[in-house]
Amino acid sequence: MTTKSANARQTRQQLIDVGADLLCRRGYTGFSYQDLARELGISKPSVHHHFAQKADLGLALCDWTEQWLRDGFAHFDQHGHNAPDKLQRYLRAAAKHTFNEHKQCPLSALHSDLAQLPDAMRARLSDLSRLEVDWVAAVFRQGLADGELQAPATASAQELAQLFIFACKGALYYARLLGREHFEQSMSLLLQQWLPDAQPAQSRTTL
Amino acid sequence: MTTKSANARQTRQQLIDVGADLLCRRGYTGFSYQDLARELGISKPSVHHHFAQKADLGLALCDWTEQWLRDGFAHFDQHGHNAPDKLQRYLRAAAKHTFNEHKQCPLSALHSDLAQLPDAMRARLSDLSRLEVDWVAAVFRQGLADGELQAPATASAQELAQLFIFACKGALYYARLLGREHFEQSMSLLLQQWLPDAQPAQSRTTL
DNA sequence: GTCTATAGCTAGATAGAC
DNA sequence: GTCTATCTAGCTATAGAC
Repeated sequence: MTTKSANARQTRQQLIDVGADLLCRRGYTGFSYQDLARELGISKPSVHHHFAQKADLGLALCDWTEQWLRDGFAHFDQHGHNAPDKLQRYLRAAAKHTFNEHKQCPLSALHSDLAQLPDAMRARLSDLSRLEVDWVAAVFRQGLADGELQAPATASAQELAQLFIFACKGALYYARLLGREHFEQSMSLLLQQWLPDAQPAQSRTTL
Repeated sequence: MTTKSANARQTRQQLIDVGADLLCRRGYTGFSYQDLARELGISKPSVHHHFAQKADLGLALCDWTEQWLRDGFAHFDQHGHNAPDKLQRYLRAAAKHTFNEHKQCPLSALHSDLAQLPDAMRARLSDLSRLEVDWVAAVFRQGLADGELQAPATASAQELAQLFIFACKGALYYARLLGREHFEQSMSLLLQQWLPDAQPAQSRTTL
């Protein structure tokens, strides 16, 4: 790092930032070094200077994704009043990303291209998926302990977290075509059952 | 149709069959006319003779997918004893497809490549997604009416069906990396709550 | 660190012979 | 209906000058 000039670091960082945006919009196989070069106003070989192989950029994008996840989780932890509020903030952020900005989350984008990813990236994506599950599981653990969430005694926080994430990601995939309301209906229905003191006659929770 | 020879129909059908297999294994952008030609032992232009543009083959694969869905649903309807059994058969088929045959369902494969699909295919995929939701919704409607399934009165059969499908598809995406047991745990947990006469001390339903 | 030039490959697609 | 040959365009990647 200390051997690299400020310019190099800046260009490298710009490549990662633009690459992350393209990853979320078009997927890993959906953008090329040509796209990056055009976006930054440099040539293709200059991109190769910073990331010799596309897989090198891919791994850097995995690092970027890890930081993106950690930043998001820290934000939800800081601003969320309790476990249900944290989950709702997670869902609102996902909806904004998908329907307002027309992007996939980087994890879903990478999962979509799974068959074409080099092994190193697959291993990294596996770790990132676990990282996401772990944060949601911690929220469930806290919520169950505090009585803000309720669930069958046979269900672990990790199992609840996985169901929550899988439903969210699947709903985002389908709702891109079926419409935002299908995402919101499904996730409200799922969350509803985990909220204590459910009033049957009441209208459902809004995200 | 009557103007085409038996050979032409056969080759065309073989292209669709091989194309469907490749679609499920590598996605729509993940296979080429070269792959199809190699698989059938013919040349690339011969493939173009049957499907001038790749989008033409893509639409034929959407037709194939519709039939694949209808056949599957008919099978589950015929052999399933009741609503929960039909849903479990659906899940078992999905698990077999994913973990034994290492394929995605054609719908998930198409959703993965959504950004690169021509408009006509997107419209078709939208219809196919609704077709899938409609069948699962019908199963829920039947199950709720027969008392084989239970759910909050505020939840419609369609909403339940969508949550079921979205969770299933998301779980399949993640479980390819995290392991089959994560799919089975999540879907058992989801189904469990919709089964009446839940015995809290009992071990969970197996798929 | 960036460039021009180019390699080698693959993609989707077409012309025209048989 | 299938072929050989070819086109244009895109891709990842490299050589080597400045």
